[in-house]
Formats: sequence, C-alpha cells, structure tokens
Amino acid sequence: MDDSLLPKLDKEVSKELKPETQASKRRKMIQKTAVTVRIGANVGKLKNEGPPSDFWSWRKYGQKPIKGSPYPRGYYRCSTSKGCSAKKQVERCRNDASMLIITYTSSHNHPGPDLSTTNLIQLAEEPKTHSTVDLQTPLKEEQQELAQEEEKQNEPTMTTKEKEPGEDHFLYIQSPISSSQDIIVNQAEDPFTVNLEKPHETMGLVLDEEPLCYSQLMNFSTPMSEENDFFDELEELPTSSSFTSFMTSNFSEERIPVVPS
DNA sequence: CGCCTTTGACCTGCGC
DNA sequence: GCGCAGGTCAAAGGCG
Repeated sequence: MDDSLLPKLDKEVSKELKPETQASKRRKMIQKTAVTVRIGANVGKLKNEGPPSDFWSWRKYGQKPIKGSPYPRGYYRCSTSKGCSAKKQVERCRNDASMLIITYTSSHNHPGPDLSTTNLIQLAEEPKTHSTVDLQTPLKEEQQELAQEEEKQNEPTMTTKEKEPGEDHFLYIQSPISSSQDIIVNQAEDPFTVNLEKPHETMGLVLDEEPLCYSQLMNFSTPMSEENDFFDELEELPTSSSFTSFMTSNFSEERIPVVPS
C-alpha cells in the first residue's frame, strides 16, 4: 500500500475541535490547521456539505458522525499525488450549519496546483507587507501562472523541515495556514491571547462566497489583527482554547519553516 | 476504465 | 480492564 504513510502517524493527528467536554478525547496532536469557512448559497454548488474546493484534489475516504454534532465529519485525503499524506477533515459547525470547519492535516509532499504554493511562498518572504487587499486580488488563473513561475524559482530546496531527509523532499504546504502558522509564531508568540481582544469582525478564514480562497486565507497570516479575526471565528466553537494550545504546541514542536532561499 | 463516494467494520487512543 | 469515540481501511457501487 502506498499508505506507507503510516496510519499511525496520521492518527496521531486527531483532535482539534473538541466537544463541550474538554477532557473528551485528545490524542496526540500533530500539525493540524483548522479553518472555518462560511458557506452560503455556495452550499448548493458543493456536493452535500462539499469540502470547499481548494486547488488540490481530495478523495473522501471516510465519514463519521461526531458526537455532539448533528453533522458528520468527512475525511479527505489528497489524491493529487499518490504518496501525499495531506489530509483534511470537513465538518459543519454544529452551531451554525452554514459554517464549515476544515481541518488540514499533514502537508503535501508534491508540487500541487499552484497558488497555494505561490502565495505561501510570497507570504513567507514578505509577511509584513501583505495586506488584505493585496491578497484578495489574485485569481485562479493568474495565480496559477504566477505559481508556476514562482515554483520554478523557489524550487524545493527552500522548504526545509526538521524531518527525516528523504521522506519528504519538499513539503508543499497545503493549507494556507500552515505557513501562516510560522509567520504567526514569528510575529507573536501568542496570537491567541490577542485574539480574545477582538470579539468580532470576521474575515480571513471566513469566506462568504468563494469555496476556499487562499488569497483570503492568507490574510489571516498577516497582521495580527486579522489573525485574531480568524481565531475569533473559531471561538464560536467550543474548541478555541484547545485549538490554541494545540497550535501553540505545534509551533514549537515542528512547523515547516518556509524559508526562501 | 479510472476515479470518487458511500458505508460498515476494524483499530487505536483516551477516560473512567 | 472496559467502554466510548474518533480515525482509517477496504469493498461495493456509481459516474464521467
């Protein structure tokens, strides 16, 4: 099986949004990234609760009813590349059916679609100069072009990870947040704390129309204020605290330092 | 023909 | 040690 991905590793990923019962279950946490997406009329376009189409191909490999939530959680695996261990979980916010909670796990180990990579790279290079407006501009096609160019220039060598060499030659950050995390950590050790200061203003990860616009997702990685927004979104979920701790620990543990060469 | 979704069973981690 | 819940696998069916 190609699943030499070691199911165990994957499993260790679990637990991100935990139910009301804090002490429920929380397995070991690895790199996980939760994204809240608001699905409006789009819902119809997406299959069922359809995972917002990012630019990767995902194959659903499971679905499970989650205790405490009326909606089941879908498990998706990246089908863009065989050996890719990238996964994501999609579930609806039990408080708000129009809210989709997407949890990304692992990273893509292959050159994917594009913009995600591109943007991330750019982000990594100039996180400070990135503004919301700037990020909203790029479109699929345009980004793809840029991505291709960028990819060529930035090539794998820059993505270094304290991991066993050979296992993942290059990690292509799949979730915008992955890279964002890095940035966040660099900017503020505890962005979550600040987050509490901004109770409202949703954006960043809350998309209104687009399925999953990386450009918007990027926002969250830039200025702290926007990060806050993102986390604020999560606050709606009874998991914010756990999520934060998870993130925090993750950062210190292992994060993909997207370092531009 | 190949890929994806669906669904039930199995495995593993965690709390009691 | 047991039970519960989450996460993954694998077979079957459907669709393009």
